[in-house]
Amino acid sequence: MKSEITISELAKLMNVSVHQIRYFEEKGVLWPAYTDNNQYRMYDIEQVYQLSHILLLRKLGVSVQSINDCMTSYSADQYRQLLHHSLREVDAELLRLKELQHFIKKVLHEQQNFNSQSNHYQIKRRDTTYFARWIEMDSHNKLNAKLLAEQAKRVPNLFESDIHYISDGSSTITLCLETQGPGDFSLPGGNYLSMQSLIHEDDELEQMIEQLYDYAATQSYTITGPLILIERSYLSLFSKNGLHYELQFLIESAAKGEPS
DNA sequence: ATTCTCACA
DNA sequence: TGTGAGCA
Repeated sequence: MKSEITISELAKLMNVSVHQIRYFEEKGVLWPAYTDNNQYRMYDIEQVYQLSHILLLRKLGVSVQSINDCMTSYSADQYRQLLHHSLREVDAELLRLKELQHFIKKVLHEQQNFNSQSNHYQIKRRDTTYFARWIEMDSHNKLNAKLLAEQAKRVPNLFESDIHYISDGSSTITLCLETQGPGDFSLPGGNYLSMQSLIHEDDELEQMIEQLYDYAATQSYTITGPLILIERSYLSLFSKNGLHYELQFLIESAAKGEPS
């Protein structure tokens, strides 16, 4: 009985395709022990070891061409370096996935939050938050693609963030993105009157703002900060023809009878 | 069942 | 860097 195996047996043994084994041969990294009279490639235990090494190096991101060099000339130390490099890549990928996981959780949470609280007025407690200035815009201008394209370098994955439109009453609106540490400026912590809703037409937004001011008046809230409009465009996944906005401003409650 | 080649992502 | 189809 022969000790060698055919290409399909080797393929099954190593969980790869027959094609792939021949491809490795074409690239000069794995040769059969010998070729049988019928032109069939025959492989022995030595090729099994070799193939497992090749597959490991492929997993580490080494190209088939480089595998040639590796297996013929690499020192133990060079392999250590290679492994270290590969480890860093895996760490980076892991970080990428963690961030994606975090984003998915955030979207789920925000969507839940929106369903339960849309079109209700609320008081929200906010800690001090920091922002980076992104675009300065005139209040009657609309955000357009050109404007975005000119600024695109400054922010990756644009519509996965909460975009804050901050209006201090003057004619310019500042578009901002929240930052973790101190950025261009900050909003003070405190109680914010808040309302969120789904907007289909531009004028609905104006109405929404008016409604919130009216409500604040009836409740005798004193507005002490700028108007903050938060756009969560990723939530439009759930309701195709609208944009999700939250409106906020800092209030002092006159009803609580604070001195002066 | 295996080989080769070619087109295709 | 492979895969799938068609052929001998």
